[in-house]
Amino acid sequence: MKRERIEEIAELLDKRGKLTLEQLDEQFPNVSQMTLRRDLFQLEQEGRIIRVRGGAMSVKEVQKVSGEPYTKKTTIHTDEKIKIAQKAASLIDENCSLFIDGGTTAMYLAKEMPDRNLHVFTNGLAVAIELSQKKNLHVTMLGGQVMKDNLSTASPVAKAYFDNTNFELAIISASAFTPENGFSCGAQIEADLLKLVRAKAKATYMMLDSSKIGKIMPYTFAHIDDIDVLITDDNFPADLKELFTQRDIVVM
Amino acid sequence: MKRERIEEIAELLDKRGKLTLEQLDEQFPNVSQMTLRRDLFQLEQEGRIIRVRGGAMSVKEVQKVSGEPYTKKTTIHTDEKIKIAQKAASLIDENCSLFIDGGTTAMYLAKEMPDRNLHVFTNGLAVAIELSQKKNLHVTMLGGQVMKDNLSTASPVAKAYFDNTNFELAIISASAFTPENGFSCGAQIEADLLKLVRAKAKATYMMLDSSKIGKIMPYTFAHIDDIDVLITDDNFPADLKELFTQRDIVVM
DNA sequence: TGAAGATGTGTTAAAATTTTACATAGAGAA
DNA sequence: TTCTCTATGTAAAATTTTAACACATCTTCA
Repeated sequence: MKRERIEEIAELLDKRGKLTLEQLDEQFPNVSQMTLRRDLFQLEQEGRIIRVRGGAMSVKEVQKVSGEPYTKKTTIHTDEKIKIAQKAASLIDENCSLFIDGGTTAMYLAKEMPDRNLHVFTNGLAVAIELSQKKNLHVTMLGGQVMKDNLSTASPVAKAYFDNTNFELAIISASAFTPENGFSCGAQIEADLLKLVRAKAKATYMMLDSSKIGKIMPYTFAHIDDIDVLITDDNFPADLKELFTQRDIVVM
Repeated sequence: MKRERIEEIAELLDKRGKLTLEQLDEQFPNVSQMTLRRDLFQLEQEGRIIRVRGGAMSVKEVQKVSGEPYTKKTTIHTDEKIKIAQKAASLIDENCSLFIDGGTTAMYLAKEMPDRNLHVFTNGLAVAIELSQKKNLHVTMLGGQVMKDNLSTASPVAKAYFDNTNFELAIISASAFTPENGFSCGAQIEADLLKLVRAKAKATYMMLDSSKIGKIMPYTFAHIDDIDVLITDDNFPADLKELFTQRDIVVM
């Protein structure tokens, strides 16, 4: 109810660029202005709009005005990533300990994560902040050198750190995938970390939106057989799916 | 006259991201609020800023990452903290390695930090993200359990981690201070970390806005003699200042 | 199932901000 | 000088936002 209305408002704003409260009131005659205000407030908290006197404007609109290109990474394939994140979130059990990486898909997973008694490790700064919103979640940040392009950390000493930590599940994502080169990413140190994570976890779930398929990045951190579940979107090619399922890897 | 002022406002906004009319009023005491309003209006017309209730924000700020609920907290004593942060930033040399904590004052320090060849360690998630915006800065995040109230990390294994790292300078802040109880904070694990940081650094600079004075938090991590420089605001009581300077601690 | 708490909403008054309207001062031109 | 135009200041009016409370609904957990 509430969420739907908020999403509708966000959509409207994206379309129109800017809306006054009056216009919103016309669009939603069955709720009070105050409620709409509160919706706008929430959208502002989520960083999706900017409230201005009289109403609000979409962030996209602002960026259009300025002419600068938007940080494409976070807007591209949003819908697919959200769906993937939702699937991943549904797989998480109570009282579980898991690792999440620091990519954009992981960011959506953080948002979708159930607020239950879980322990989550991550190397993503933004992911950690997002997870901190959840009351019942325990969050542990992996330290290390901060990679500025994706706001993740990685460190050669992670291995030592992992000696005292345990998690059953690793939910990670890749920047690129081909059957030959496996799952790859752009930094050696990141690949090392993800390998370590894989080795530490009892099970590895890979989130991969179909736009990553056919691409190759410099450092491979996992091959097909290294993962247990592949979480992807509806555009995932049937022949590839076959390839995974043949090897008893669940594709969903 | 007018044009200069407007350009100055635009510059300020680019730096701070967001300004209230009150803050602008302070910066430009010789003109009325109305004039500043008109300036903002003009800048808006030129598409360079966005006016929001209470003031304006730079277009660049909008393009930055999502809106954290963290921002709410950071509005208390903002002006004092910014001034303190500016003083602290002015003390940082080129080619230096330093530690910054994860508090709100440190957040402002991160914003004011010169974009030079420095290596910065921090335990603040938001601080690390802010620092990542700077091209020439190397940022290392300390790992550990995430404390949700201040988005910082702390970990009992930090000691081991520090064995391989070095920094000359620690710029930290406290949640509370009294002469008897020293500098204190709200979490044991955080106090442990800060003690460690103090021990590791060649010099410790303490940022303390005057609102913290007279308060006591559960865990003391430093006493008066443990610090080298105290960075504070204009409301710092003279008798306390005397207390510090008597012991050869610089108060600024 | 029912009590306790969280969540969503509406109404109204209070607070804050912005706009409007008008007055004034100073700079430059005829 | 006097006129006019722009920049600015002041204060009231208009508008918007926030705060406070009440109430219904939905969860959840014993």
